[in-house]
Amino acid sequence: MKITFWLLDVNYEVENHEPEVWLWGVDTSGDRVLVIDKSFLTYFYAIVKEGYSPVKLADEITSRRALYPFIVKVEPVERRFFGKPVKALKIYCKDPDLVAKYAKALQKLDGVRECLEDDVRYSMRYLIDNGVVPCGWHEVEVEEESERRNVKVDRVYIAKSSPRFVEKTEVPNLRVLGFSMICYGKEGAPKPDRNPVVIISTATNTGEEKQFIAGDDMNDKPILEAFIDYVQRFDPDVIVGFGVNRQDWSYLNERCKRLGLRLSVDRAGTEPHTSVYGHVSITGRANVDLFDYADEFPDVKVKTLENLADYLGVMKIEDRVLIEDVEFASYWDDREKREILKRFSMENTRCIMGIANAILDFAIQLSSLVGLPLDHVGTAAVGFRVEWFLIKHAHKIGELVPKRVEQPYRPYAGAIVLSPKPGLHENIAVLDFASMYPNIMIAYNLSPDTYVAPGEPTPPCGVFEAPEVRHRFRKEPPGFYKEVLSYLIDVRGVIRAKMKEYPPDSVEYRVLDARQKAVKIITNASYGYAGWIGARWYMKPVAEAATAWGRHTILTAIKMAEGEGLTVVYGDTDSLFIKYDPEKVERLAEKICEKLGLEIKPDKIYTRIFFTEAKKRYAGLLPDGRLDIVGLEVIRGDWAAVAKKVQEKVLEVVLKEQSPRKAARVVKQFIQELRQRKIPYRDLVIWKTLTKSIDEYEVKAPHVAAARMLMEKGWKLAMGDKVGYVVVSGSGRLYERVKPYMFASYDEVDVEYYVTNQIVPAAARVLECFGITEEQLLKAGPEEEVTRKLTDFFGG
DNA sequence: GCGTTCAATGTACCT
DNA sequence: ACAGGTACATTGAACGCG
Repeated sequence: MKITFWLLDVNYEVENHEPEVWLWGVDTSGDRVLVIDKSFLTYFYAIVKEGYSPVKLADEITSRRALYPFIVKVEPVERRFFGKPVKALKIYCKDPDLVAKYAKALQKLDGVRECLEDDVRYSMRYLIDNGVVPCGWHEVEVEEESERRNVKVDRVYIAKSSPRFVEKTEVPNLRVLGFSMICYGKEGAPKPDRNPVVIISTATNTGEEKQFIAGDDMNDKPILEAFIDYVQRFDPDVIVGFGVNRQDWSYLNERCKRLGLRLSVDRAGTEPHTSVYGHVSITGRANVDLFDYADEFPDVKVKTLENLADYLGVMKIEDRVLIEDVEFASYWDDREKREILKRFSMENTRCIMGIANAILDFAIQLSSLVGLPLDHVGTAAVGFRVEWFLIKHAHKIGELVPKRVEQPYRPYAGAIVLSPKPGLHENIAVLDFASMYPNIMIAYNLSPDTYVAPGEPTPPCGVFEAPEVRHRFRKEPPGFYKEVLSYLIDVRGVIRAKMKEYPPDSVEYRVLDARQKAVKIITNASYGYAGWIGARWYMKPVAEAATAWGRHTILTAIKMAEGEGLTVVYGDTDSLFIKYDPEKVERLAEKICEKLGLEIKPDKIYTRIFFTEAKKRYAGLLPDGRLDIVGLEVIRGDWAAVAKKVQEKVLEVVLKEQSPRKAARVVKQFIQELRQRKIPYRDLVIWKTLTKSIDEYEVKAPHVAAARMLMEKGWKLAMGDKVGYVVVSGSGRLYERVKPYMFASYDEVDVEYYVTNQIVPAAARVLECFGITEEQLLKAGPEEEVTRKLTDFFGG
């Protein structure tokens, strides 16, 4: 019989050297199925050295059967490696777990240049070779399994054919379960060996909400049991949480171990286990940590659940009562406040469900595009997402996958940034090259496999030679990157055209939009990938040639603009800011496209724009009255909110009312309010990331001092964590006067620091262009003088 | 001994 | 653990003064 199923998760089992691939999915009737494929024979490659006979080498390996008992076949094949034809042996191995070992041994054999692809996991090998796509539909010939397997699905099948991918946009109705938990710990971060889980809140996409709450004795065994039981009864396909890969799952695992429970929440009777890229795998389900997608929202500076939910419109922060981790214990201990804590926990899970609703489509599309299972794809860094997409394509064209080798870091020149003309400008059009680097890579066939090294003869097809750096690339045939990028750009166009056929609020539109976003991300990351020393297909000349052509492109465009009599006031990498003249700008765009073969088009028009003397920092007023603020403190996450708010207001007044003097008055008013401590405390918190582990720091930085204080109190902090601190009164260096924000009170705050080192610099950054100095901002304004006189008089 | 200067360190941004 | 280009705050050692 034949079934069609959507692939949710994949794992493999090896017993007595017999491997099985387990494909977990949902079929067209909505049944949960497990398809077991026992037929896939894995392999790796050995590249044969020049001058050696592949056949002889193959025979030699076969004759040593005793040494490699699970090698079942050795096949001489023709492949490409970095575009160059190579002779290789395809060595089939019955037991996937022995591949790495055999490859290592055969590497030493005389005549073997290098073993390749032994580092591709069996399950990934299976997906790639069979064209099986995670989060995609497949047809497969199966037989129902008679033997009772201890798995939690409606049907178990044995595959009688390889699954065949079927193009279908729709996503089956998945059961989604979200959860979050509260642990009780009196000091610092709770530890699973001492501190119980007191609340677990769950919610499902069928609208069911549940809480598992410990009693006064805080015995969490019953609630953990009830939670596990509930997960099994609801039987979710997707489990979502926030920060679960790093925290919740390991905490639950250890807690259960301690209490003599099995955390069996999967479909195969195993426990959650950490796997590739640090994701926690729950067999048969997709465990999705929404925290892993927080990087997709760069506007959210501090990646907390409540900030993300607020940003995505799931739950506004002002509608919430937020409870800090430090306060959990005291809230629990107080009968009345415990109710607030319960609500807080439930709201967290609601936020998780809301965020999941906003992100899951994208995660699913990303998974099917790059070919990594849904639970891995989020934890895989951008470089690895690109790489898996490339590996899929490499297999199709017979290009062998290079080993990841340690490369020395060699910097190279990047893009051009023009110095802006400071001050205010009216009517400025921004021209942008569309996907500049990907299109340059396509136009000049930049690719690891088309590179012609110095000393190599020019091929008959001719070469493209990059300006300045003189790297050469064959014009023909189309390189690896060119093919991949052309496909991505085309497919995005197709998706965007298809989107127009659906109303924006339809499911189809949402899915297509998620897909085009996924495609865009992979496209835009490909240049960076090419120049990343960690990339399997790293090749500096490729990246270096791309930027060289980029510089040539923008410089040519600038010259042409000036030739048209247009004034360029700023530009960065692939954009030109031009004094707007509709006809001339239109003509210019056409001429540039014609001359360079790269599309450039007007992106937006600012009715007014403000530049400081610095590059990469400006603010523009759009025709609809909105402000675009770029690079300035307003959009930086490491400035106190009070300074950001003041600067934003200043920019608004300057751009809309063109009144720097009024802006200065606003600044003074803010300063006054701050001195009276009328500004909310949270607006004084400064957030900074720990970019390394704490003892690697060479200088004493404020946020590191704050981090140390947190750690002394039992907090766990790691690289990448954000530390929020305030500056308090006292003497000495700044780093001696900071406290984690939750340890300080408003009275301790050094208000003058915020005046002189936050508000005034942020405001002066803008106002100094109009002749208003820091001193003037600090000088008491007329209004304030009045207040002071009154205060003096009344002795306040 | 003390204030000033400046390179180094560190973070976060832009495209 | 995608790239290079850029701004800016703070530290801490060197420097200059007397």
